[in-house]
Amino acid sequence: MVDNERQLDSVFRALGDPTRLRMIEQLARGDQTVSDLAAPLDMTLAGASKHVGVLEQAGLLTREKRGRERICALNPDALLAARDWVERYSAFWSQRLDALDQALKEDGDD
Amino acid sequence: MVDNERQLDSVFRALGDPTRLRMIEQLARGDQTVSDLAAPLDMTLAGASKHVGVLEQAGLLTREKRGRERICALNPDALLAARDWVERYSAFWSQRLDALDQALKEDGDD
DNA sequence: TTCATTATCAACCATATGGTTGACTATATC
DNA sequence: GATATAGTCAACCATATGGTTGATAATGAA
Repeated sequence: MVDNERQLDSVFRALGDPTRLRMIEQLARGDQTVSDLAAPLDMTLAGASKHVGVLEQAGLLTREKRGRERICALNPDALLAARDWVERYSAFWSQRLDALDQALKEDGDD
Repeated sequence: MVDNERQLDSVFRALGDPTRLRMIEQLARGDQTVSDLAAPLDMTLAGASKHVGVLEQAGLLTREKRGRERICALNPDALLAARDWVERYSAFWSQRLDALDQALKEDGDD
């Protein structure tokens, strides 16, 4: 839990590429081989494999061997960590509106 | 709404750096000048200013002139867009569990 | 065995990124 | 006016990143 912060930026960096974003979206529809993930992309298989490696490194997916294929599956943990962070800091807005509200009330009492 | 996808990876890329992640966290505690944001960092002001530029470009903050300072404020829109995406794809896990549940039930009826 | 398919790896290339320094603008203060 | 402060900009540098090609390994199919 403590080093959540440390891995967070690698998760965001992994998501910070349109190709990899597409891969995650495709994986949400079910497990895929590396070739499956590469198919819709205008890119060599080796290139796609490197992207899969980045996502795996960031903990966003797992890759396991089955015959001569590698089955990729989303790993929810990393995505959940990202969700928690974004959740917390996107909530700041309503928090600050609440604070403003409070301030106005107290100002009204003045 | 349509080009949400297109800007999403620039938001994630902007968040994919520990320095900028810290800046966002600091901004959640209130508006800050560029110098404020730079202060805790082991970096020149110019360097910090570039990071602020990246965050601004991604739509994560706004920068406006006040005297000789620039006041930085979080812009919730980009963060909310990121939240929506992460929300949707981190929900995949429970969705798939539901699907599995459904499949098992239907298999039982077989 | 032989050939095809799936995937990785290493080497390489062009460009992007994170950082610096130095010059500059604009505002504030003396 | 002179000087200090806040910030940006341009140029530069080292490294990271996204992509390629070619070789290789491992499995599947003939």
